[in-house]
Amino acid sequence: MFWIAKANEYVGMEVEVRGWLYNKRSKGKIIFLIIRDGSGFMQGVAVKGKASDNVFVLYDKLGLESSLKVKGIIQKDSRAPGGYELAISDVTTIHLTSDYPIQKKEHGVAFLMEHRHLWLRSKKQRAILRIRDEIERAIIDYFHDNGFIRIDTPILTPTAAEGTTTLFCTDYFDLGKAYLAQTGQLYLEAAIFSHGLVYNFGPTFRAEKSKTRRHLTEFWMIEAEEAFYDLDDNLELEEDIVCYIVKRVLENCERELQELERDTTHLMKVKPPFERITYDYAVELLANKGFAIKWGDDIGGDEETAISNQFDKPVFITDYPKAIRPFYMKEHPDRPELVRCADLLASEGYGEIIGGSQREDDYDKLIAQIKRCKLPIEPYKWYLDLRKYGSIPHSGWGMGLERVVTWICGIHHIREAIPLPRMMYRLYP
RNA sequence: UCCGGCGUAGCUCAACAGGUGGAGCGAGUGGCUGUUAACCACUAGGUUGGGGGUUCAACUCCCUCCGCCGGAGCCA
Repeated sequence: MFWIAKANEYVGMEVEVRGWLYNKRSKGKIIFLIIRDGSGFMQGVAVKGKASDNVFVLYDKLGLESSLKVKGIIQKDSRAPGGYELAISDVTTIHLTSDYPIQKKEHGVAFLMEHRHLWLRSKKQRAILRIRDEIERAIIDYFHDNGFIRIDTPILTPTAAEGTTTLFCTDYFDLGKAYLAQTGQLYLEAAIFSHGLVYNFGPTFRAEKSKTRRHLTEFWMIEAEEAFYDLDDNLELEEDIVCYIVKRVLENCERELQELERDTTHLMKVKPPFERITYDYAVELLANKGFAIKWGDDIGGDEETAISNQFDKPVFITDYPKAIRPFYMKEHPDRPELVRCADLLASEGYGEIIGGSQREDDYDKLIAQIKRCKLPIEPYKWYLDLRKYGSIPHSGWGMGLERVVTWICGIHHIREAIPLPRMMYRLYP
């Protein structure tokens, strides 16, 4: 079967291109049809007298996105986008279309989101989702090349794993309520006692009423959990995988990055080591820049942007106050008011892409933490067992796939980083 | 959820100290042998988001509902 992506192997040969009409132009006795077949785009040229007259009769009826079979000979031609074009001999229709809603011009966000199922066909969206695919493959390759085992954690869960964010709720037979998972972390922690190094990769749900360019209610998260890793080991791993992902995209998605007009200067600098600054220092830095932040406050979106703009690579912020972090993070050995955690901020002001920490491995301290966060002990009994039977130091982190895609693609809003986004005000299409 | 903004032709927008609406693109018709969101000419297309109010008169002002956009908090 012929695919446009392999056109270079068919120069001089007659082929049948099957695809959709992306655009068309006519000069009267010469017409141009731009066909896309999923693998790529190709310009077909029909000249009066050479191509079948049928093509010229059909031309007027061909609405954009009509599906077609186009016969012709592949030719090298510098005037054609892509370098190859099709000298058309004949065209047959599979399905005629009229009034395709999306035009080759600017549209508003609301209109495009309403037509997301069709918008996916456009060049830019296609490039983004191809880069997303490369990122997903890079992640899976990285873990398997480095001794990690994939552990698929449940999506229906009995309680809030972190107890902090709002969850989507559903009825669960006679057992009461079930919640859509906001993280698989606690389950991954159980798995390290069996496999040492583990990861998961799946959809995550947060019923937060967030309305920003960085939030989705359904997003894909990669989480890793590592036995015997302290925070420094954890950061080295995060740094390494982020660099690997960026390298893979730069190597394999040159065309897509070009389509997005992505300036890759910053991406090419994404190599270890990343700068590590403490929360203490970050607060000081922000205060000096005029932000109204004091020690103990969380670092907001604008503040993250300000910090990441200080560095030309992603940057870690470590050791946050215990009071503003979840219960499972390990207390700092020298300063009990802090926990051994770190967020990774992407460069170019894209904000947090990874959150991680060393985990509290002391049974009594963990219980104290659960109580401090005013969470019930009962649902965490199984989790506490992990500190009773061969407890070890360990660490882990979670990376938001769409945030990484948004950053690497250099796009403005996270909604374009996932095929069909789910947001506070959007459940359709 | 809170704060701010916007709903006018299929799409993107214009018109407004209140005097019954225009353009580009798209669509239709005709023309053109190398176009790159082609171009040129002509044609059609609107109870100005819904409801209520003020007024001689409302796209324009007020109230309300709906939809969407941007931002905040929360987080990946």
